[in-house]
Parts: sequence; C-alpha cells; structure tokens
Amino acid sequence: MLKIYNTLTRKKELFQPRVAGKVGLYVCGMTVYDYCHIGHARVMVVFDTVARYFRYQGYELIYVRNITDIDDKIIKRALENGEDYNQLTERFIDAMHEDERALSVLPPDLEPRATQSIDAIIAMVNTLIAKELAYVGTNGDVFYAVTKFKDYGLLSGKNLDDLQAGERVDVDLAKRNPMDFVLWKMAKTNEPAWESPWGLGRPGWHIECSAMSTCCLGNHFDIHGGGMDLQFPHHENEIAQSEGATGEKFVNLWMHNGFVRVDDEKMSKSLGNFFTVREVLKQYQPEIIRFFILSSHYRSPLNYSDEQLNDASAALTRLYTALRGVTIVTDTVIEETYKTRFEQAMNDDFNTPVALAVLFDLARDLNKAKTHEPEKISVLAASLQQLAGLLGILHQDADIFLKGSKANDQKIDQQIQARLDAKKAKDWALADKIRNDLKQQGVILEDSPDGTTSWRRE
RNA sequence: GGCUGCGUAGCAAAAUGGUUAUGCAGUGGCCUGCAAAGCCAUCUACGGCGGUUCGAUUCCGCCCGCAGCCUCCA
Repeated sequence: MLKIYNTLTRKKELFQPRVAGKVGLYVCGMTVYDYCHIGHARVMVVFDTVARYFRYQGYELIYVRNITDIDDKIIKRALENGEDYNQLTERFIDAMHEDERALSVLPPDLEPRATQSIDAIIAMVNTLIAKELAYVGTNGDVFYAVTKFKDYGLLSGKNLDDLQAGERVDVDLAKRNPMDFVLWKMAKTNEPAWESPWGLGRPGWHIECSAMSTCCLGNHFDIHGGGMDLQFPHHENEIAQSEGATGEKFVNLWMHNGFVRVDDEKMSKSLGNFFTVREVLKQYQPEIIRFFILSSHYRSPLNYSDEQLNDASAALTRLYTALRGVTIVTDTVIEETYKTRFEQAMNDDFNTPVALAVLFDLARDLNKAKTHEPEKISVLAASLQQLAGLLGILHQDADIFLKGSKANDQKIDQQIQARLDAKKAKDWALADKIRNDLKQQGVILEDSPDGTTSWRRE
C-alpha cells in the first residue's frame, strides 16, 4: 500500500494509478547551460529512487524527464562564449548524462527536448488562443491570461489578489494582467527562432513542459515531479496551460523535493553557493553523494557540508564492511522480516532514512551471524545487497569501495605481508611501525581472526 | 505583507498519544600481542507558554526562531 504526499492536497494519499499496473511520471529536468550541481543531483537521485521502487512493485512505468535546451540563459551563455547555442547545450547534456551515470541514476525512458517539441508547443498555444485563454500582447509576444483560468493558484495555495503583482518585478506593459506569463516570445535579431503563426520566435519555459508531458504521457497522467521552487509559478502555469487546452484533468499527484542548502540557505546559481557534481566527485566517491541524498527524506531540506558527506562516507563504510569477504549469491530469496520493514518504509512516502535504518539493522545481524550463525550469512548478505540495490547503493564489490583508488595497491599488499611476517616473529615493534606508516598514508589495517589482514582507505 | 513548511539528544536524521529508531561521536565491557573492524551495554532529546487527555515530543491555540515561494531557479 504505497502512500505518497500530494502537494495538491497537502496530504499523504494512497497511490492509485489511473490504469491498473501502469504509472506515468513526468519530472522537470535541467536547463542545460551549465554543469549540474548537488541540487540537481538531488532531483535525479530522488526520482530515480521513486522510479526504481515503482518498477520493483511491479508497475509498468514510463518515466519522462525533459531537457530545456532553449531559454534566455542558454542564449546569453552561448553569446558570452561565442559559440552556437546548440553546441553549448550538447556539451552540457553530455555532462549531465555523465553525472547521472556516476550517481547510478538510471536514464529516464524518455528525455524530450524543447527544441524538438516546437510543433506540439505551437499547437497548444494555438488551442489556448482559440479558447481565448491566451492573447497576442502589444509587443507581439503571446501571453496566457491567468484570470481566465478559474483554478489558477490551486497548487501553490496562492490567489491572484495576494500575489501583489509588480512588487518585485517591473510590470510589463505588453501584458493585460501583470501575472500573465509568456507562451511564445518574439525573437530578437540573431536569436535562435522558429516559424510560428505569430512570427519568428521561441517558446516560453512553462509551455514546453505542458507540451512535452502531454505528448509523452497523454493529457492526463499520474505523477508530476520537480523541485519545490517549481511549484509556483512553473507548475501552476503548466496546470493552467494543459487543463485550459485539453479541458481534462492534467495530473493526479504532484511530488516536490526539498532543496539542498548551504549554511541554511538554498543552494542556487544566483546565490553562487553551489557545488557541481563533478567538483564534489573529485573528493568523494559517487555512491557517497547518493547515500547523502537518500539519508534525509526527499521533502526535507538537506544541508550540504563536508561533515555531512564524511558522515555519509562512514555510514556506507559500515555497510560495505559488513559485506566484505562474503560471497553473494544474487538470486537468493530476501529475508522476509527485513523485506517487509524495508517496504513499509518505502511505502510511506518513500521514507529512505527509515529504509536505510533497516539496512543498518540488517548489517548488524549479518555481522553477528559471521561469528555465531554462519549458515545465515549468505541470505542476510544477499538481502542487504538486494534491498540496498533498490536505493541504488551497495552495487559494487565491497573491497573496491573500501579501498577506493587503485593507487599503490601492490605496495600496500607487500607491507601487509611484511607485517604478517613480523607478527609471526612476535616483532610487535616492527609490526606496529608498518601499521602506523600505512595509517600515515590513509590506509587502515584490520586483522581478521583467521590470521589474514584486510585494509581500507580512510 | 500574503502563502507553504520546519524547529528532535554533541552532529545528522526518522517514527510515534503511553514501549529500542538509525548512522557518526562519547563512556564501560568482550574480542585483539596492541589496535582497527565487529559484538554487548550505556549517557546525552523532543524551541517557549497554555489547552485537550488518565497520559503529549506526538493533537489544538498562541508566541519565538529558521527556511522557501510570491522574478529565473531542481
């Protein structure tokens, strides 16, 4: 019984697919004018985890995450770089896919791009004009008339009178109402542009997502997701556009993930307090970033700091240490009580912190089994790895994670052997010296009861 | 100003109207040549003030503090 928090009703709801056994999920993806930062990584990881769980539960899922590959910032950045906007977006799309793979984010089923959806966008704008929900402004741009859509503000809990239009932004005189938003923008000279009934121009941001989501999933689909900050105006506008154009309900359930913060402030490009994924990857293994993201609930704020990542690293080390040296049979049936607890956690609005707690309990049981009940080792280890796999973690060999980079492995092994010899000769001083020397290099030795020594990097 | 949401032990982070969260750190023990890892035990909590209740960290009200949205943002 999967329950999901619906922003629209501000309650956890029992998830009921429109069509039994099938789920359509659309998530607002990146605007590709720069590298992904940890905030973007959170969206990717959170909805990847959601997608994995739907599939695990047996749903036939279509997961769509769009790419915004035309907008003001892209044009501006391309101009600054003196490169074609296409070149710029291709570069950052590649980089995004690289980050995605690093974080074990499985690619979405469909990844529509705005520039490849122009026909659908124009068709939707046309419909909105025909229904008198949109109009051509005095500057030639096409605007959506928000007052014509009766449910405007339902998702974000805002009403038009409270929005105090113009308070933070200059009123655009081309609009009838300051809250009206642009659907089609007339091109300035040298800007990328497409033919349309209203002249050469390009789509507004909001209409892209309406067009791409309905194209891929139909007029009415199950779940729409994205960052909290998209709730208003972006998602509000999507509802106005899609429901205005089709006359049908747009989305049943809205999911919004919380922000990544730095020193209690939202991580964002405009504040300049962001860390890109590739930057962080220089210091931490990708799995640590993924664990860090999953260690808090997806709707809660997540504070980014070295301390937090170090904690995540220590926690993952504990899980991998439990798996170390155990041969895992992949098709083992999962231990039932842990499976149930894990599913209960995930069924409760994807409560990954609790799901992780289940993994730690499992790890403790596994550690105990190693000394007391060896016959249980195999099933516990397999359970741990399989359940963790649903979260996209613990998929590598324990030694590979624990040893980190491959550098100097041979030399380390030689020193370990030298220490074992010293131990045999009861030359504790030499044995300890070798261990300390290795410690200086960030290598921790761990002796096993069977006389062998394993090691890991700090 | 309007609208959301949050405030849990040293740090991070969940659940819950009365009973162990979990990870890191601390303390005591077992194990070890000594460590590390592991295991066992254990100390630190629920922003403040009222109310409902046999009982509230959990429900309600007020207050204080913090964040987000109301402009582009994941």
